[in-house]
Amino acid sequence: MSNNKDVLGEEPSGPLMADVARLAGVAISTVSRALANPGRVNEKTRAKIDAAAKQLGYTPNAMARGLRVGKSNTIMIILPGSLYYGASQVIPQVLQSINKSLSQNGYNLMIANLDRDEISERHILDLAFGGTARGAIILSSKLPEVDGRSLANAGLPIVSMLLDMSDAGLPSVVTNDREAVREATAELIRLGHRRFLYIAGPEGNYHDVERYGGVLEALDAAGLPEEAVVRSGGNLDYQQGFEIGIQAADDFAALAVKPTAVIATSDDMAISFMSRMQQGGLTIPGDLSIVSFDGSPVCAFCSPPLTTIEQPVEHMGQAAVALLLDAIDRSGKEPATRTVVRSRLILRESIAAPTASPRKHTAR
Amino acid sequence: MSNNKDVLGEEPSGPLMADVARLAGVAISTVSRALANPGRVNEKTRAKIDAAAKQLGYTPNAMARGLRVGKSNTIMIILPGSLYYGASQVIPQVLQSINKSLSQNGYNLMIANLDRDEISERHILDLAFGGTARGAIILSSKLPEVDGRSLANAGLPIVSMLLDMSDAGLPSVVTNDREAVREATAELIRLGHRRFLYIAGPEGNYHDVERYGGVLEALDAAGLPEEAVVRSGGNLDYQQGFEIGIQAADDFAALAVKPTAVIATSDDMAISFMSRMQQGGLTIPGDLSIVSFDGSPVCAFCSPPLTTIEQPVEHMGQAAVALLLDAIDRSGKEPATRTVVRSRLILRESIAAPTASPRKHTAR
DNA sequence: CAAATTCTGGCAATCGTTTGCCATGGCGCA
DNA sequence: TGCGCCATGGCAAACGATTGCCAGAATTTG
Repeated sequence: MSNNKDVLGEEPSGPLMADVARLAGVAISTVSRALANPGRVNEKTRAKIDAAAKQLGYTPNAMARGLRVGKSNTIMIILPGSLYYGASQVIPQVLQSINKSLSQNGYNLMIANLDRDEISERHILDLAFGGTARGAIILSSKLPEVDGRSLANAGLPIVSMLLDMSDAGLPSVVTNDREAVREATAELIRLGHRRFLYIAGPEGNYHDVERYGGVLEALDAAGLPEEAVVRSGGNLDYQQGFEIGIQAADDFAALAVKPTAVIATSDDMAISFMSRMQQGGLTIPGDLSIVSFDGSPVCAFCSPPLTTIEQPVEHMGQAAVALLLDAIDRSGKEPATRTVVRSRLILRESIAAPTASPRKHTAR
Repeated sequence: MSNNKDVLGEEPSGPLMADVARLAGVAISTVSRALANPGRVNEKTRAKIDAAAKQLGYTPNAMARGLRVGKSNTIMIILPGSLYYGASQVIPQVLQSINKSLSQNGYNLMIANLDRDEISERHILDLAFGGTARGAIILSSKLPEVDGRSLANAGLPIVSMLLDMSDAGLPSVVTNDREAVREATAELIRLGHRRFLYIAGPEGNYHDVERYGGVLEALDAAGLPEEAVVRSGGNLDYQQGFEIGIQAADDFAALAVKPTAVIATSDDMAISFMSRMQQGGLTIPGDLSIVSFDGSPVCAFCSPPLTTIEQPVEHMGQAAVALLLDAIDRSGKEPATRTVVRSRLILRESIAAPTASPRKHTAR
């Protein structure tokens, strides 16, 4: 009698395990075992139970199970609000990929936006300490922390993605930004470019440090001085990529001696920058070569199609889930690992040899 | 003694309500009432309890509460996999907006991808029937249904978004697609255009029916025959917008008498189509005007900047959440409502009067 | 054929919170 | 000062599943 209270608007709440047991003519505990651990129950009994469950349309109550076993099967992904915008599909792809991997392993994905207010931090901490979340994937450099509670002490496995936080003790999944930018820059140098404009993300941001570092390494390897590259931007978030590109266009216009190649650290920046340059009469790649970052699908359809560094988001999502589930399974404190997923330079028509200064032999 | 079992690797599981009660010197039930329903408890006692809770870093266990009260505070959003791609930020914006509204009301957001396989349908049904989800926002035209369980019978409030499913009994939040397209088309007619190419989404899709309907209405209102518009596409999903645009470019090339204006039903289509047209030597908007759909931020930085119909996603998300919470609160069966959020035509330089056939007086 | 061993199924406690019901204490009013 | 009522706090029973422990059944071996 699961619904002996259907007198008034009481929620019917569906069939219970007890109903299945009664219909199958066995004890509740047998049903539980048959459903969770089929090996420990007679095959014929199990079949009978399965049939009864299907007939009743029985679905186990997740909260009751969770309460009893002391675990949930919900993973939360912590996304800073600043990630949403522009032309790249990184966030949707991350979500899609992570959710797919989690589903296959019987987990659910919960979204937790981390804004700059205490409310959202508290919300996330409640999820963590209240037993709702079993683990977290975080795309922010800041761990929520308020009133003495910190996500770091919640006892949850946490994996960082996009940002390397292995120093802070978090297993991290990142791309080889530095190397990718180094190679892209080297390619520009090989084409004959000697003066560069670098359009930066927020100053001090992990990605920006890595990417700019890659540029400098390439210059160094080619024997070019650090002064060969001019920085623009640094004051705005990646979220405002289009703005950054526009400001960079102004910066470019103000330069006495013009660079012949541009390295933009997001596709948004490249797109708005290129738009302004073309409005100003410049030809891409004739007058100016452009390389950018993110691998947004739309880059293939810009005029000219943009050379960009692809983020292998799908792989990253899978890797992050693998790391997290691993940490959940054997919850012994293992050392923080860093998984590097290789990004790929997609060569398109936005780069070419500079025309003004014809190709020279590489310096020494 | 919440942690009398800390002998081995047993999870500490944090302070319990009993610990708070002991520290505050009151009964457990008092703590519960103080936290949930502050009015029913002496102010001094409440303060003492609050202090004790804060001191211990107490967080109520969500699953225990959920089990007891028979409700969760998780809402799931059902996203067809086909929504992820292209240049538009509709999905991330929807998620951001919905999550924000839900958070403010004490709810959490869970992602549920609905692919074309039984696994994902079953997953969603388990969430619904297993008591994990309290309500659902669905962006798919198909309600998950398998083994006799259907989302429609799960007893959950459901709200449809983007698609009008009020016929199926679901409160729906949609934009005034038809009207918006009608106005955009009327604007093109006003500029002097008389022959149109319409680039379609999947045949029979709600959006496509509405949008094409809008075109026909505008033609009719201007006394133009239905033959004034040529359809392209219809066989691919919106997900493959770029592909559709490319095919449309081929279709355009094959036309004996060329349209002077193009109505694309997504920005992706417009972008790839325009790219091909320009490669073929056409000038936009000189030879061809283009209007598209979605209001992707990147449209502002295309060459030329694209005229597009903005989707007021933020408002839609808020409206969907409002509808859903309303349905949860007074769970009496109210009639399915349809909330229409107005979209806005963003005029940019991709449209102009046709040059080949100079502006004529409107027919009749 | 008897005894030992393995396997299957049932009982009941438990997870942490909420809440109906009752007892008690305080306060006001006459 | 005494009586009655209201507000406050405590007890214990749920919510729906899992699981350790034990009894009984089934199977095999000597």
